[in-house]
Amino acid sequence: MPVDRDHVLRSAAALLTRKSTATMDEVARAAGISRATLHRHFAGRDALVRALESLGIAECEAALDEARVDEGPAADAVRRLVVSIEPAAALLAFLYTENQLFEGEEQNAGWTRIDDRISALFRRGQESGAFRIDLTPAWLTEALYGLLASGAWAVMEGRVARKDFTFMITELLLGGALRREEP
Amino acid sequence: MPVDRDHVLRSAAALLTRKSTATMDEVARAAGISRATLHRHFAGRDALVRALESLGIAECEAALDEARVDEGPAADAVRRLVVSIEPAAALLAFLYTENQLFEGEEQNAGWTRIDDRISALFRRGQESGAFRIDLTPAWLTEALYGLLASGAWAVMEGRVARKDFTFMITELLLGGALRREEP
DNA sequence: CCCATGTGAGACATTCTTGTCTCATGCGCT
DNA sequence: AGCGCATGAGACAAGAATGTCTCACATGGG
Repeated sequence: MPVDRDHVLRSAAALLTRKSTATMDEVARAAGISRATLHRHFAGRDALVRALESLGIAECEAALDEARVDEGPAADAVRRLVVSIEPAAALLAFLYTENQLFEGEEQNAGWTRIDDRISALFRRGQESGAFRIDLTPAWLTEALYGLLASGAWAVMEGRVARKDFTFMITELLLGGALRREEP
Repeated sequence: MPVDRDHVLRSAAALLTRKSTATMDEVARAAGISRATLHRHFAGRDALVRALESLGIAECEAALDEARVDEGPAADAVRRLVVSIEPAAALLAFLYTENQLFEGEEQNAGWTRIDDRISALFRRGQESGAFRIDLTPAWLTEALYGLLASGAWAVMEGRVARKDFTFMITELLLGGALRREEP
């Protein structure tokens, strides 16, 4: 029976997120196929990572669409975005660190598009008066990536319950650790 | 002339933070020594990473000591901690992701000590009423690591100015993105 | 039923990295 | 000057991962 390309990619993502140095053979076994077949579908390890990158970009853009980040209060849009992006968080965590490897090469234009959309969301929140203006949109975007990765790892290692993932990230990102004054 | 072990470790940290798959040969060249000499001081790649881990733990504990995290308001202690830990942030970022590789093996006890001290700091802040209690100390600790790593990478790639590193991290971690109500 | 397609298993050469070794050189010290 | 010691350069073998290839087998469609 023909191989389910999507299933292979998701298996690879799950494995590589835990062990980023996994062998092509390990990736193949994790997907339940042989190394030869894996090679028939992805020319090499590099092509596999590129395919995972494309998958991650697609899921991010789908999450941005689904969360309708241009509508309503910016803070609510951020909450919706984190909810939508949660299923892809582990893959994102892998790609976030893997991207450090593509030193010389220019990064995939998809990331630029996503960065722009998320930055625009934070900028919109600043302009509406909801977000503070002394933290740059670029930094808020980076911080969101970092918190998503931290959250994904914390869940994987059992330090945070999966059901709390969204709450922990959105609350920290939006509200911070300090207690609010009672109004 | 004898090799400066500390200089080798710091060169290796700087290189491996950017390119975690760097060869022993690349590490040696980055430190300005030959591969043979690198091998005389560190039995192998594993030993090198372990030495970097020890260095990172030592710097973290030194930062915790220097910041006197047990004294004064917890929020100020967090600010002092970030300031003290900034020079080690890049090394921490590398180790934070590299730790994902030590799957089976138990992690170095030093990290447990550090986690405990930082968690205690957040717990102290909660008990004093300064920090909110709906975010667990464990998650706040993870989030601090994640933000330190994000910040280090953002600085390395020029998305955030180095002089803003401390401010961005402490302000986001403590205050969050939402604008405060004017008192 | 027969054929075509896609897969699994394994062999194979190649490349890269590692770990070890030897030898010559340079530097400091006596 | 002579000596000892650490280093640099390079050779070498062992191992791992990769990429390619062949062959046998199964499944599904004509």
